[in-house]
Amino acid sequence: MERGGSGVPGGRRKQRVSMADVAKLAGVSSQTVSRVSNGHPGVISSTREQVLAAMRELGYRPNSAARALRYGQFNTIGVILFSLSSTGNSRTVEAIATHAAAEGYAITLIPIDVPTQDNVLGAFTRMGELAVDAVIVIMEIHLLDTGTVQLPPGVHVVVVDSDAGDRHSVVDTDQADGARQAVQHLLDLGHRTVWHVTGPQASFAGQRRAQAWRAVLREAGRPVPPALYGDWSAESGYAAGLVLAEPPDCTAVFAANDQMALGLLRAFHERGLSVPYDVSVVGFDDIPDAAYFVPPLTTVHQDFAEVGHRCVQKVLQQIRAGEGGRPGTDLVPTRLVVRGSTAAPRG
Amino acid sequence: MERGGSGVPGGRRKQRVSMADVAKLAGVSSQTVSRVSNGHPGVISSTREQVLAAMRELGYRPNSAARALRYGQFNTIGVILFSLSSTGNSRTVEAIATHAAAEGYAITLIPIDVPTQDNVLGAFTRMGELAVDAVIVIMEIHLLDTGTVQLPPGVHVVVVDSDAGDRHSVVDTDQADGARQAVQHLLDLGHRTVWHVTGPQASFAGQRRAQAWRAVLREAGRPVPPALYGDWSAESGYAAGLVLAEPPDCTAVFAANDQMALGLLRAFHERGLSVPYDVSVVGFDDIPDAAYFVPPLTTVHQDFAEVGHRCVQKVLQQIRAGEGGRPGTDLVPTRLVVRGSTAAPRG
DNA sequence: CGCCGTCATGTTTACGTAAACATGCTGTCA
DNA sequence: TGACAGCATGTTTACGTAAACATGACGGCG
Repeated sequence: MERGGSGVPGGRRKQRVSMADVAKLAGVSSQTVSRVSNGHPGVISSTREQVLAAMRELGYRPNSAARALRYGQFNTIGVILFSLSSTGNSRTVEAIATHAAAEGYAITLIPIDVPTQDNVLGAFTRMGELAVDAVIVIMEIHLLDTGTVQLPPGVHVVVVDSDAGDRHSVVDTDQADGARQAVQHLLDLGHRTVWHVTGPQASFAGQRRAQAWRAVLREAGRPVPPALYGDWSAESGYAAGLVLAEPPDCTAVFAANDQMALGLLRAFHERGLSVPYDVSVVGFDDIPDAAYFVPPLTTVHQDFAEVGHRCVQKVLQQIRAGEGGRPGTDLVPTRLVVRGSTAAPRG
Repeated sequence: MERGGSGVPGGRRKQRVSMADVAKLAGVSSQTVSRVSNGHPGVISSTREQVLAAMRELGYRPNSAARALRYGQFNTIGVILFSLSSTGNSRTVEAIATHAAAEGYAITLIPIDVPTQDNVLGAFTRMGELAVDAVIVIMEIHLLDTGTVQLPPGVHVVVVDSDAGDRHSVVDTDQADGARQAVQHLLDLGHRTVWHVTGPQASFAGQRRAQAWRAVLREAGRPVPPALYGDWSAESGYAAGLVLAEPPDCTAVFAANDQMALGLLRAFHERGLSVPYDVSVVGFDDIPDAAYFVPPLTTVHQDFAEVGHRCVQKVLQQIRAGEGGRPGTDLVPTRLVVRGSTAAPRG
């Protein structure tokens, strides 16, 4: 009854239980409460018990704003991203959150719903005011370069999915190597060449996969068919599939992600083309469902958990060293997972 | 050169730029800086310009810990969840983050990697110390009831995916109605009865879908086949599909989510059963890929964005009213999306 | 012409915590 | 036995911000 602060209309926001309250009840100074609260030595056990009892009775919980103010840090890492919808992003964020929690850090999410210059700029501006010790940016970094948008100076930062390794500390999966493995696998099976359904043109991940695809074909002296442009969605993969199902005969396709590969599978199925006997399909990501597509999808596995883990490691390193991140790119290996959607061409 | 604080080894963490620094440079008091910073009236424009210039020169950014301490709130909402891997959770979190950002609130993620009592307890304990004004819990709430685990008193909270509506403020999709629509659709097509692949037994969402399935069959006077137990994964759906492909003849299956439905599709395909002509399949969730399964999946659409939106609304309402949430359940409608995986039974 | 209201700006204080320093008591050793 | 080390605990202070209150100058009106 006495803690009716919340209901007072028009009144100031009533304080929650503070150290002083606990101290008064326990009959000690607030500094002793602080010592008990932080497990410092030098408090005799009888006193400690009194304090703990008082804490329990009042339901004391430390005020982290005051702590943060005192210590000059928040034990929080900010994560800026466009979307949680993609498998990759949500898995990466999950890994970041888990590893950060293990180190005593919380995660603050700063979503950017529409990737306009203004919104990105706004996010970074807010970022500076936000209660975070460091930032992990999961996005196409080139958006940062095209305008006045830039990371606030003096903020520890790690970037995912970008080629900004010359200016920032970057963690990414080895997209190029994964794409190479995918295309090489198809060539090794005996396909004359390999078609490609790309990701969005603004995406660096998509760009790198397409570059590697082109490079492998060139190195092998194979003809390079025109790329089909997708946007990561199954729908765009389906549309590409309808095109590829027509002559000139395509026997192998490398899709820049698994969802577009799914769209391809449906389009080929509708057109009466058998995968893998008429056309081989390789995806990218290895989403959990890929093994249960019809047929099970050969794809490039990305270890998002590891990406998240390394992001946290790097960012904590920066915080602890008190220095900005060394520019450079940290690549997590990718590997091809061969399933039922690829085979030697007919004939 | 003079701001070399970060590099001093062993030294105290150097302060960043504070209001006092800006005030000194601008030749005003820190209170005037505060007024400019917060856009208060009563600062003559020439003074304001001076202050703004000083802010720019020093790269001043407000310290949110001090702000939070002053105001007694953090403008942050905590989100406790088990996993971001499921479509539903990641979409809900994304919507929460977006709507919260629009209201000036940030989102702090508190993941629980393994749902043991200890970990849940730990999360809630940390919660109390965390810099949040309210909490949204996305998880199977019954884990909270089985032991000593409970939400810290005095914390504003909204729960998702739970039947705790008698004690907490709950937002959820209308699982029961969605399941009813799915089963009724299959009966309307002329199927004699409908089989069901469940979610994990610990899941309330799964339980409610199964209950509704049973209820519709009973009301229609149809035989209720034994449930097949799944765990949301495509793999478990595949295993169930292999069982269902054997006699006694099953002509219609309702899977408790789309991934398990995907597993069913593959199992039936492998066994030479045609979907929908031999067997009809309905899923639940309406993940973006579902429209591109082979065949396109009939499924129950859940509006996760709306769930996230309402969570934020409710939680802000609690914060602003300064009161605990009214217990009660807020249901977001679900709707059946009919695609190609359902048809009338043969014969 | 003088009083007072208005307005821009400065000063004081409190938010909750914890480091640094101060106090006072106990026991030990020269 | 007296000075001092060691230890439990208390007091002071600072972290950065902003509300509340104080100050002082200027102008309008009786």
